[in-house]
Amino acid sequence: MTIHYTPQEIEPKWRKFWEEQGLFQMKEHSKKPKFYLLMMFPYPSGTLHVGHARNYIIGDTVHRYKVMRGFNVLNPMGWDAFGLPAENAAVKGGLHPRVSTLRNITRMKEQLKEWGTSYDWNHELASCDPIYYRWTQWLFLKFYEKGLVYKKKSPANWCTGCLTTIANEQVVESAGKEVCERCGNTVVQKDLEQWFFRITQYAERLVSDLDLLPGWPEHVKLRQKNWIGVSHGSEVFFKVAETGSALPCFTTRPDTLWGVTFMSLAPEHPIIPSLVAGTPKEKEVMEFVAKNRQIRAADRANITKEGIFTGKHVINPVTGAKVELWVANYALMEYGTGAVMAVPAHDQRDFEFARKYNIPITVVILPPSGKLEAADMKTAYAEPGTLVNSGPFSGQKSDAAIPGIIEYLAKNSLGKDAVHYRLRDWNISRQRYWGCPIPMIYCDKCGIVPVPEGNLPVLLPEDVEDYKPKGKSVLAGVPAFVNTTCPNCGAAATRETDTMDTFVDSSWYFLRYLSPQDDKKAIHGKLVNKWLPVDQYVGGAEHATKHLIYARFFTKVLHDMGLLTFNEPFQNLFTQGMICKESYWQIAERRYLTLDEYKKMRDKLSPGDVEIEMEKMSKSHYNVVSPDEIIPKFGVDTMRIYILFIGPPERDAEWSDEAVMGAYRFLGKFWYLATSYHEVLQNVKNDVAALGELPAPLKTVHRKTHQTIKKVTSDMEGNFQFNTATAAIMELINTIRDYGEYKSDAEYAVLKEGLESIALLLSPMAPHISEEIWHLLGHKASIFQSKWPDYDEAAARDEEVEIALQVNGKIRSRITIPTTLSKEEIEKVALADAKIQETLAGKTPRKVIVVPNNLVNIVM
RNA sequence: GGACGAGUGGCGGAAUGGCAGACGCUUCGGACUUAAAAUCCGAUGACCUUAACCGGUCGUGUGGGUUCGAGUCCCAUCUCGUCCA
Repeated sequence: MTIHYTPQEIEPKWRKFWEEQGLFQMKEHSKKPKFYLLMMFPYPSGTLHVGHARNYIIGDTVHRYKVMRGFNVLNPMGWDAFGLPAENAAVKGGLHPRVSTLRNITRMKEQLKEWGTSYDWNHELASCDPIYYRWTQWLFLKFYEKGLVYKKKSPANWCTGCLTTIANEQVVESAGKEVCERCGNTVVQKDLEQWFFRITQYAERLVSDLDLLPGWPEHVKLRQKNWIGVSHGSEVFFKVAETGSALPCFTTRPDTLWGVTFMSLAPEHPIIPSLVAGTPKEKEVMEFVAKNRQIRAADRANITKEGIFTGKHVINPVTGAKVELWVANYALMEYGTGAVMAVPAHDQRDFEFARKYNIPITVVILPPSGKLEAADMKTAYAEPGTLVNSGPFSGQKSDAAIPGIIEYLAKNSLGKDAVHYRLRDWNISRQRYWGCPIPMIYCDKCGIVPVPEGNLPVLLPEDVEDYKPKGKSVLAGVPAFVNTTCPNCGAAATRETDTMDTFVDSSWYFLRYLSPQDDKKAIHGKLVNKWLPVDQYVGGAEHATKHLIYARFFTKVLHDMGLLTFNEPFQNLFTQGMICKESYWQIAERRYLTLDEYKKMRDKLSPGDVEIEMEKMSKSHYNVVSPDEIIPKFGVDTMRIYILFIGPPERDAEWSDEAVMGAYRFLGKFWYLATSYHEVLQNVKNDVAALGELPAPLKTVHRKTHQTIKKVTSDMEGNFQFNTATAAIMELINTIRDYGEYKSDAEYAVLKEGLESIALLLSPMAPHISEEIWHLLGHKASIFQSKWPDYDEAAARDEEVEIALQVNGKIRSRITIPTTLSKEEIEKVALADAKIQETLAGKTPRKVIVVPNNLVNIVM
């Protein structure tokens, strides 16, 4: 046996062993309690770096721990395998997306296996597989039957790079511009016929049911709440004075209704062209509209408020007053009805706009001072106060009057209750090839006809030559796909050529893991309702407002359809932080440098030439660390331990190449101790209790062992504190080593207990070395068939403890006392201490506070 | 502008309101070695004091507050990050 730790020689052996034993596969018939552990399934992008590895290693550690804790664990893995990168690669390189995707899956699966993860591959699935997407299509049809799918022409986010529409959630801001989160190209607005999921119908429940999820991080719930953005208010029925046409308007402040002095329309408002058609204002107004439609909503909040009078007026339904109708760049079509009733006295944006264009300001709410003159106002008064000039409501408190006003509007048919959501219906149409085809047919006679269930799947045609997007799906250029017959009347018809947003695929995969190969139905009700909700979901926080809302939406719909007995898919959610590393941004050339490039030019650089920043690992930043640089040198266990030790797992972490050595040294120490003694220890009984009273130094080792079991157990049960768990095991190893040489039977027994405990505690995190040492110590079965160790409370207790003696909160002395002393005894010993006597100088303390086993504070 | 999160040694980070800096990295010194690497041992917050030991003061972004006692709780404020405008 080599004393030097060479992980490469032992690691492959144990991976093979575990696979053969099938230790980590879910057992269908088992009396053990179930535990469904789920990782967010990855997009098969190719090679994974250590930043990705964090997610899988955290998950695998939980998996192995739960197995040792006696659970029947289901921990499957699959592939979110449709999506743009594969198609973009096909456009560039000509390789079919299916081929590159399958190749990437193979490669990633090899990597995952190399890292010692123990997924149950019997349940593997890939969303691009017809046996999967057939059921994605089936779900689409079910949603359609339930009226949760509709088609409409609407302005959509159009990515100028990907040449497809994307959801609001996929639009991000960069340098003040709206860009695509995938490719970084500009996003513009384009009117298109799109398919939508009516997710807003579930908005209220998606918010209120967050209360059912105590096992979710607060920040994720809060983000969902803000994203959905429920606001209760009223829709007020304004009318255009000149034409009489209705112009409803949403407001959360019906109490300010009597102070409306104009109305603003969003530039996109559909009524505008007809309003100004043939009037002298037409040209001006339409130019203003055209100009502002170029600017995305999020930007408009920041730019100077501008507007243009339409020449028309609206009637305020409560006062009958005729006020000017404007088009304004700060009014958003996405908000409410796209029409803003403007109350400049009590809304800051309206105030600024009114001042700029000399529109009258009417005060209808007085502050507590009782004085507010429109002419003197510098800002709007948006707080509650006393209503004035408000018809029947004058004199009431403005906030208290709101319910009465809403009732008044309803009774007189001037308005109604309304709820507005920030969340929009989910646009799922994508004009791309590599996605799930939308199973719809267009017939000249019958209109839109769903593909009959029996004809599913609508297969994605394979023999495509030209992947270049042309603003229409590639599928539109495949006649064999497009041309079909109407399932209703049999006449020639055409297929929908858009494919679905890949977030549809990922909204139900966790249900399909229970029966991935089932060709009879989408979901195996019995198994799904037994195994779900997921006990622990692990993934990135970046999905807080996307995948995690969509998956909850799907679950609720399927629940309402009677397919699921549960309402929420994920009981507990853990979001791990990203791993970051320095990147080098060369300012003048506006590009990232590789580390080598940076090192070469470092001497020639002056400060300010290169910006060094900690950034999320990414290929384009040249700051990725590949596991292939770590594993051949240090082994898989070292990589796992370092990734778990790097910091609190829910927070972002900074990668340090040097610190990896620390993890390697730690495992090396364990290895050295175990291999030095394993032969003699094989026949030693691990029964320290039978030894009676131990000599003090040996007792220290025994005590530390039990303290460590206690600490590591609470860290594993807590919020995944693998970093402090690892630190505790490092302390134990140091204690065992510092004892010196082990020679007697008693010493061997204590040593064996210590080493076996380390093996057990470390096994979820560093499984290979733990399994090897477990066997070196004489065990025949896998360490993962062992129980997680218990600790002996009595053995873990310290006999003596050093406490601090403070006078007025300042430490004046330290003494070591037995832990069995009572408060009174501790106080006596403390006051008798020589240094304390000196500090007291004969005076009597006012008060003495004793914190047992901790400190004594003497207050003078 | 709003919401949330975070500010602790040279660095990553530990600390149920109770001795700040566990554990790891780095650096320095030593052992081993022909030498180096690896490994092992020791030191490593700042300042003051001392020949040396001993000893002392300060210290968790900043300013206040609560408390016998605050990194931790409260108020204010600054900086950074994320999300939403």
